[in-house]
Amino acid sequence: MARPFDVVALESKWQERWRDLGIYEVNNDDPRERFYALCMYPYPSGVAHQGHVRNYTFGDLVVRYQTMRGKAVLSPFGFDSFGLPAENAAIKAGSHPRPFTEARIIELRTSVQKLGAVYDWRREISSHEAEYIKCSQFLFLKMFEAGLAYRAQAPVNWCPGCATVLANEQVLADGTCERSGDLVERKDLEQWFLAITKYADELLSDVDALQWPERVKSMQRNWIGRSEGVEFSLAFADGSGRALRVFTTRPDTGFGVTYAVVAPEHHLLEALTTSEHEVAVSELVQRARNSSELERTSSSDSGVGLDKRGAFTGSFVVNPFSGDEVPVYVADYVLGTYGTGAIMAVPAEDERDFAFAAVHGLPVVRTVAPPEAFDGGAYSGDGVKINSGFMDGLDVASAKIAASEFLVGHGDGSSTVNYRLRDWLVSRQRFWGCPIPIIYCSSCGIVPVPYEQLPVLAPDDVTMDSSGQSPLASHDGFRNATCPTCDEPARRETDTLDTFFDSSWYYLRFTDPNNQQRPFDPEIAASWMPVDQYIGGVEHAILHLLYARFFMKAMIDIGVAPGLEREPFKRLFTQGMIRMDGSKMSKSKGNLVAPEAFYQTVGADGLRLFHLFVGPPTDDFDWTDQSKEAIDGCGRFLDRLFRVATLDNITLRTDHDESDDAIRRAVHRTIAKVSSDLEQWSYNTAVAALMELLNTVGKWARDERGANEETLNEAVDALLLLLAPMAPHLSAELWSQRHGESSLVHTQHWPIADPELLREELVTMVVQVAGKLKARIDVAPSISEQDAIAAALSDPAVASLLAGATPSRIVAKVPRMVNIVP
RNA sequence: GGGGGCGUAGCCCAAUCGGCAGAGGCAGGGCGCUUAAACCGCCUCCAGUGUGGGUUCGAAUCCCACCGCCCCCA
Repeated sequence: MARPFDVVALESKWQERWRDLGIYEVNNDDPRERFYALCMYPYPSGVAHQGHVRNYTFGDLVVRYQTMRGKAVLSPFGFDSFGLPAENAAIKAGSHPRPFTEARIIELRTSVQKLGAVYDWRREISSHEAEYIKCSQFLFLKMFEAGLAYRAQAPVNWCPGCATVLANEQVLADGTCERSGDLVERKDLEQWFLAITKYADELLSDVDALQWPERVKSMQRNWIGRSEGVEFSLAFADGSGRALRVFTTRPDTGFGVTYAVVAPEHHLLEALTTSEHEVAVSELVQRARNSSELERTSSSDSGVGLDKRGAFTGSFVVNPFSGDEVPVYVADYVLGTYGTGAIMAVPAEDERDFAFAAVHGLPVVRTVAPPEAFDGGAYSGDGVKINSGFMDGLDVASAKIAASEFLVGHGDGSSTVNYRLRDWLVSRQRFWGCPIPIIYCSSCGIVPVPYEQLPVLAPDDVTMDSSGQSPLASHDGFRNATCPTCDEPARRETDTLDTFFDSSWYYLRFTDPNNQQRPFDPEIAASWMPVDQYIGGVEHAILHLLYARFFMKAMIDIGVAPGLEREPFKRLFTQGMIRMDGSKMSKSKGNLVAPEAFYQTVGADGLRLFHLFVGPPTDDFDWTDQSKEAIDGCGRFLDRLFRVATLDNITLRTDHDESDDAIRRAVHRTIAKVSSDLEQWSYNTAVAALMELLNTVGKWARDERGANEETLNEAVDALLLLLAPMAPHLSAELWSQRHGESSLVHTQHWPIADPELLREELVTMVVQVAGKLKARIDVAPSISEQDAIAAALSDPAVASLLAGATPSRIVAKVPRMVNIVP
């Protein structure tokens, strides 16, 4: 499209000026009120795509707007630069991941700058840099000292063909390795964990007070998955004195327990299995070992029938309620990692148990009377207890209490809270990550690397081959170490940390990015934290946000961050996804629409305006054939602004008339509207209001009477100020053309609407008869209820409808509406 | 299966508290400008709250059920 100005030259000129002037650099001793605006730091995937554009458009708007509101705005940028894609690319190219990563960083940084987004680039960090690694390792060691980082056995995905551990993403849906095609096994290996479950309660209860989207809060609660119940023992029926510990949230259904189930990983499975059932049980254990958790807990049978997913062990346990002996089964749908790894099964009140019982011919004993119309199956709702001895006649809630009390005396019961949340497994058998700073000594055991020896850096002389194994594990120079305690030869940990570890604390490093002594100075961090506005994709609603919240609390408790608030992100905004043909726009789907081409036509300003305008920022939107036309429309709006501001086809006059007052009122209404819209993330309506104002001003200015110069100047200046956070380049250019080359629109104060001009002289009052619109009357905003009703009744249309009858009721909401009910 | 969100014009979307269904954009149509087209300017767009109930003086908005799409957990 032909533009009335050279968009490429204009935008690059201003990008250079913002960088050279450093107007968005902010120092830690800045006296202004502080505001910390942060977009989730990105994985450096190369040139920006529309998702980045959308994200940084919103973020940049906040930064520029808050700056114009007079705040010292911390606006940093960095890169989450460790991770699998770079490692895989390096393996493919036979190179080191670092040059690959750094090339992608340059591409993404350049893209972000071309968008016109502004940051304090002096604070840039990347998690693969030695300084950052040192800090991450410092924090890991502090957590280790505090007992928050520990080592334990854990099941991992193990590919026998590649002789390595695989990430979940590398295991295909059919359970085979994406590289070798071998069937992936579950294998127990020693791994590092962070004790996030110690914070489960606090992570859950603190969710309530967060100014976050409700759906994200609900996802966090869901993920933590707190459930209250009872843990108790089912004694072995063989009189051996041994017992099976089980957890249940429904102790009231105890009389309905007709069998018990243990997980295939359960430590008592061998003891429970009698010789004639050994073959069937071991077959089941083998299959469970090769199934994912998702397959195991799925209620739909994915090719494998329920009859194959469970087997009788040959043993019985005693139901403490009824005294009956009930059979013990092993089944894959019970997970070894949840609760005690064993359950009491109540087919009458649990769907999965019901389905299992039906297949295996196990009895069903109802303990809650289902509603009359109930059509069979499991009933998990409330009702009157039946077949339940001392609980008969109670409702479910009271029966739960009675059953819990009973179990304390019978079966070693105790009230327990269970969480779905597991401790965070942070070990990765990967090269391109932060090395875990630990040494294993045959005599001293697990020894932390001394602080003065940090950072532990991966060597550069490695060959990335296609074995899938991390080159750290076979690099003698790295692996062989000296024990810091006894000076004997020892072995270095060759696993690296999950990249979520890096992203759990980076927001603190931004406050004090050049600190050589420690990750950050707590006083400096406290002066900026918590983040006032955090912005990112909803895909991080669970893991990243939960880990970062955990880190903040843990860092305070281990003394690294004294004096900081325990929640890192005060307000969170999550942007919607961009979809195309029904699926998420992504590199892997190959449906990206590159932003670059638009910079030549509508410019970054036009593209930014489109993303602001296309719909509510939290909603997903579909990129369709019409999107390009809509983007052109945003470009046309900017062209119209340019023409009006440069007096194209406009004649000026000096005399005032009533049209000037109308324009001024429109200008100030728009100032008020846009200001409140920006506070509420209603960017689409803010842009619409600006378009409306420009239409109004343009029509007025091109009227044959001409435009009053003062009024026009006020209108154009207001438009430029309001548009400065949204379309920063053109606003800056037109402002400097009007006010002198050295005058910057982005350092002006945000305009304030004049209340005098917001006041309406007349408002339209709606008159309804029986709720149906019958008349509109212009009235003064201050009209009294009596006057309003009198005016309504005397309206000819209303009067003729009433035909002299007395209304039975009149509802008035002055000055907006009067409703007359005949 | 459970939880959350959404459904308004041909399309994207507006509608502070429950009170005039229409702000803005796209597409379409017409006129002006032009030798002509593009650009630009002006005008126009017949119409519609997914379905069925309920609450209310009054429902796009609140409640219930159903249909359809999306997300999270299983």
